[in-house]
Amino acid sequence: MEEHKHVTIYDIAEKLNLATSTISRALKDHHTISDKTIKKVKQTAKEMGFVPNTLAAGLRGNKSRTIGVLIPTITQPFLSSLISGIEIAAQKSEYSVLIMQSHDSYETEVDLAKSLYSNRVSGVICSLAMETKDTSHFQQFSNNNIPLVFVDRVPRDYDTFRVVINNYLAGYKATKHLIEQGCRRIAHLTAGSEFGTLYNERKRGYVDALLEHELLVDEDLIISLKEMTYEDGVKACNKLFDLKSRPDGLFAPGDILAVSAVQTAKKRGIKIPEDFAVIGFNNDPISEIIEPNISTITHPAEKMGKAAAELIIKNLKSAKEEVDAKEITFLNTQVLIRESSKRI
Amino acid sequence: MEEHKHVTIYDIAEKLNLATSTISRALKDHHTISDKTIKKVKQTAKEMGFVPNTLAAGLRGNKSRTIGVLIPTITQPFLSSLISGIEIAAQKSEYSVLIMQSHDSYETEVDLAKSLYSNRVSGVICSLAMETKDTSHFQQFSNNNIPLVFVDRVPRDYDTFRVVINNYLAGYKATKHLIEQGCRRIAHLTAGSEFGTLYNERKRGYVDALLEHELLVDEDLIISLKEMTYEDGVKACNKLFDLKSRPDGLFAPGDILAVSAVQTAKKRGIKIPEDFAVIGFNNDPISEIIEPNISTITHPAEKMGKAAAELIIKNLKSAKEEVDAKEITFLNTQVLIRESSKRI
DNA sequence: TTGTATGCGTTATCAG
DNA sequence: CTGATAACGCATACAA
Repeated sequence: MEEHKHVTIYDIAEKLNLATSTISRALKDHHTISDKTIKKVKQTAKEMGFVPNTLAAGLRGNKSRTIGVLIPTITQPFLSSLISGIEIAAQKSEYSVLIMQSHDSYETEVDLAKSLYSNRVSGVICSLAMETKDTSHFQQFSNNNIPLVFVDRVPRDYDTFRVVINNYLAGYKATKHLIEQGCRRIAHLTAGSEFGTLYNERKRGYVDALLEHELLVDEDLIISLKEMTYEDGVKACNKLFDLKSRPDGLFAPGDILAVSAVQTAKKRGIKIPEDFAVIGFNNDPISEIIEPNISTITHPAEKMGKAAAELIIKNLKSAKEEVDAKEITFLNTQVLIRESSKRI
Repeated sequence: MEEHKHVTIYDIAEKLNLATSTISRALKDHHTISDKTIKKVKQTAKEMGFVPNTLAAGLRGNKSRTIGVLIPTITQPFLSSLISGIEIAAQKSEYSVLIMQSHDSYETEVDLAKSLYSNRVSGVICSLAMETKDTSHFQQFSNNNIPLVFVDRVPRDYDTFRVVINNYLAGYKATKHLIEQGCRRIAHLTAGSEFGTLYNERKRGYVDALLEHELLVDEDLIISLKEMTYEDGVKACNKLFDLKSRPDGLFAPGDILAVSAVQTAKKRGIKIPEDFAVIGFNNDPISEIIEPNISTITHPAEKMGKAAAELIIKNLKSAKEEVDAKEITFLNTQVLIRESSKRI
């Protein structure tokens, strides 16, 4: 129990017989302050154990040097990598990161958006909840010039920043890869509302790859899931394997689903990749551990996080009347070929 | 581009011809305000789109309703679950969560601690960086009555809250389980500085279980790792398997290490669990996917997060002159027996 | 180069 | 039950 009162610039000013404004400026290397004073101020600040109060600074300047992150959940490998990227970029520029989980609930997302606004975050990075079909709760940011970046699960129409991969192309590439390996009846799992674009785009790529190779698009082979969970994946795969005319390949838009497919197939004695080739999505750690290890689409999660954070920080710096056309950042995906789909 | 200025209680006061203090109180259902006024105020607040400014409130009251979380990294399953638990508990009590990653660097941890303090967080939850051997950078919290909870990787001596599992007992139980399965030469991987207690405790449990069953504690079978990574695990296991007198079991204090052991063994044609039984730690998702799936110690990560957050929130409420003896919360672990160690 | 004065939005204290 | 006012710590416009 030492000092119990916070040291303020006022305390420093008193000790040095200077004005608080001088202290404030000196601490930020303002050019109108003499080097000598700057040095002296910083020195005593350290001696007195001064730590700036960001709340006060934030209130004054109406910005908090904080980036708000609103995502479904942080326990998915993809999303925790995303956050990690955000945090690294933020830390570099001395921003803090406020994290909130919507748990895929629309209502929670609305509440949390308000809470972020309440915290006067400098910018917001969001990946939408599955349930979300309306984005009016983000208008409060747009209306107040708070940069807003949607990542991964982005809304169909909203004029703001986006950091995404080309899901269409990724779906196309994944499917094409299976075709090249000799698959002719390729199944696909999909999910989500029609509002988000993510899974729709992957499916569109899948369909186009089939068409381009003059393969039948069989609706029986396309199953729409409620949730992207292991359990739902198992159910769907069992349905697929029960089909009279079984698929010989699967493009799963997530590695957990690919894992469920591989395990379900193994349980039924279906050989992978000979009888059934599988490709997943995301390159989750699990995909390279399971046997056979799973081909996948690499998803640059951490890079996306960094890009999103940098977009906000950059935008905050220039803070001018920005143009209305918002940047869309596409990051690259790649087909990572592993055992589960390597037939040739 | 609608309204560009934030609505404040002052705006509401003006519109309603009331004092700002009345508005402030009405908004928080203060008992000295008439129900009629409360209703009216809340109504117009909503109409005008009022959102409280937590920075101002925080500055005024010198607390921000924010919990600071300082951990090595968020991408480990255990830690992302921990954060998830923290966030859920915080959300319930309308706290926000500020996340920072030390990346196991002492220096970064020191900087970030200052940054949390600068943000005037209401409380701090920390799991120490591997490098950390000194905790004086946490004194700023203790000195200012900011509740501080160490989780999982806790310092040896620091009189503050802790949320931990009984690592000694868990190590003991894991080892005992292997002994009961017939193992006689059980290897162990360990790690970390002597400063933290976590791995030391697990090792202590391991040693005691051996002694209790009159088994030799063979230093050749205990390997200390620099990092708890897959690669280091593989190296260590190869060393173990090269031993003249090979181990017949392994207690790995982390599932990634157990995975590396299983895979290294398989590559060498060593049968699991017959020739080599393995038990891991944490119950990471991967442990139940890999084949053979891996026995492990369940680590209640999310519960620990919740407990830590609740400890802070509870403590903040009572905010009296608290006793100096700080609570230690132990959460339960269990041996989860799967294929990798089931011999009988 | 430094100082003075004021306000950011809220809440607590003290009056009425 | 409600109002006036000060204060939280900092940063800026304006003065000197």
